[in-house]
Amino acid sequence: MTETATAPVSITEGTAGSKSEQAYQAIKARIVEGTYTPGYRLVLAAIAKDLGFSVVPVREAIRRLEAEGLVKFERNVGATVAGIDPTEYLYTMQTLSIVEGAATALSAPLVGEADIARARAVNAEMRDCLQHFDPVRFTRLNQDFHSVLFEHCPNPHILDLVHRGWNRLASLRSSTFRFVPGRAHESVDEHEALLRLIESGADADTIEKAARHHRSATLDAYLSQTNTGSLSAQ
Amino acid sequence: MTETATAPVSITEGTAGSKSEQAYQAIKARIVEGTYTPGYRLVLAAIAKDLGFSVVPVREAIRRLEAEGLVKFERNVGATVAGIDPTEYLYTMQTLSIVEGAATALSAPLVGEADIARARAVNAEMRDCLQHFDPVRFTRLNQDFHSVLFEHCPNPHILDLVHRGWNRLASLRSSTFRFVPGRAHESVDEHEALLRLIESGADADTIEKAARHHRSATLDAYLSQTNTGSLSAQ
DNA sequence: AGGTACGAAATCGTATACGAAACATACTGA
DNA sequence: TCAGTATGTTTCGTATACGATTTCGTACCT
Repeated sequence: MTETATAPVSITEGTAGSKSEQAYQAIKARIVEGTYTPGYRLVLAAIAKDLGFSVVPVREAIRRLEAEGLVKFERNVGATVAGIDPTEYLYTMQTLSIVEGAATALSAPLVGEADIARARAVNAEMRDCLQHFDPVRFTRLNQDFHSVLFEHCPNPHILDLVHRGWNRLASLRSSTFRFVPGRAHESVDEHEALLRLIESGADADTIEKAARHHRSATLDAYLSQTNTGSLSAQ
Repeated sequence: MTETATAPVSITEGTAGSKSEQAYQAIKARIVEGTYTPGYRLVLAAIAKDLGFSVVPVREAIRRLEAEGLVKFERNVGATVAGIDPTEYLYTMQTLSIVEGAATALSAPLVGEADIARARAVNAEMRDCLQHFDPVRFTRLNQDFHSVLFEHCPNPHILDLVHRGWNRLASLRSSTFRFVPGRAHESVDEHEALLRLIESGADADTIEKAARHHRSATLDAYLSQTNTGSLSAQ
């Protein structure tokens, strides 16, 4: 469950194996793992030659990535890896706080004891991680933790939105907690609080608020660090 | 502002004029206006010939529509206009209730007196409409009303999600209130209440809840009519 | 009569090819 | 020297062509 997030539900299963799909996966992987850094120019012909097939599937793959916000595209000019403009980061995090909050709340009643235990284990690892702090590892564990909580969400649309949000952040996954190391400690505590809420069968609204604020608190920490202005009028 | 909702923000402006874009608009229009009914088979070659250009742009257009959920696609088989499975309707409405609620709340502080007046005018028309009830007209006015309230949302991502939601529902726009005519009356009243909240500068959370419940109430009305089971555990 | 195997038609997926737009550069004229 | 224009290169957009896959109808066997 550490792998690079699930594919959008909107794409039909049977699509696997098609070259478009392969191209999509390949390019996405390179963006996420950092081979293609933000601003990098994605030249169709080049990628096609590199991957070994023609430009048509590559083109389609890039359009899909565009729809997900991972690349920016300009007609007759080309595609570039979407940089993470601080503003973009802010928008994405805010959106994620909303949909992830909702997903977590909806999924809460379906989270069993086993899941809770698993989440708690992950959180323990995170607490360990606080000693010799490794932002990359910490951020990955953070995703694992939250995945357990929202993955049972019965509404596939919402779940898909959550996945997309995480994906967009993936490019700067490594850096999130590097910028706000102080936030890491609180984060672990809030995780435990969130688990308690779910265990005790708190009502959906309470859980939603908790999950949402947990995320927007991280956002605010980031903002006050880079003083870009705040959004949390909520 | 009665036109068929805005294009997703994710697509760059300059794309206009390209045949892909034209194809996209054309096909979408036909789906929304009902020329292509749910289940209709979208054959690439046929559409291409009909529109006057080759299959490549058409293909791309269809993939975009797939990403928006307007068509279903199966590899090596083809695309069909996405039917509105009651379950799908339910998922979409629930998602919309969440994102639209958030968008409305975020946009509230930016809604001026002129906007309020405009919204109130639309709502008055809706009230009029209650006499000799015309579901199609009523539902369109309903979209106009809500557009005024969420269109100022400063977060383009969220706004985009709202637009997508409305788009998916567009296919059965005409029928929404046909199924639950009784709901129309309450709806108008809730609109006025919502306006009062915004006018009085109520806090974001209150507005969000009101907007969300306004929508999920419509959903529930629909569900109790078709007894498909409820989702509003919130 | 029912079911299976085979074959033809329909449709999609991808490669290749060419025209069009955008960008960079060099050149001309003041 | 500098502005403005012309030219060349890069890269995209779309058309056409062909191979691959699925689907459906028909004939055959049991």
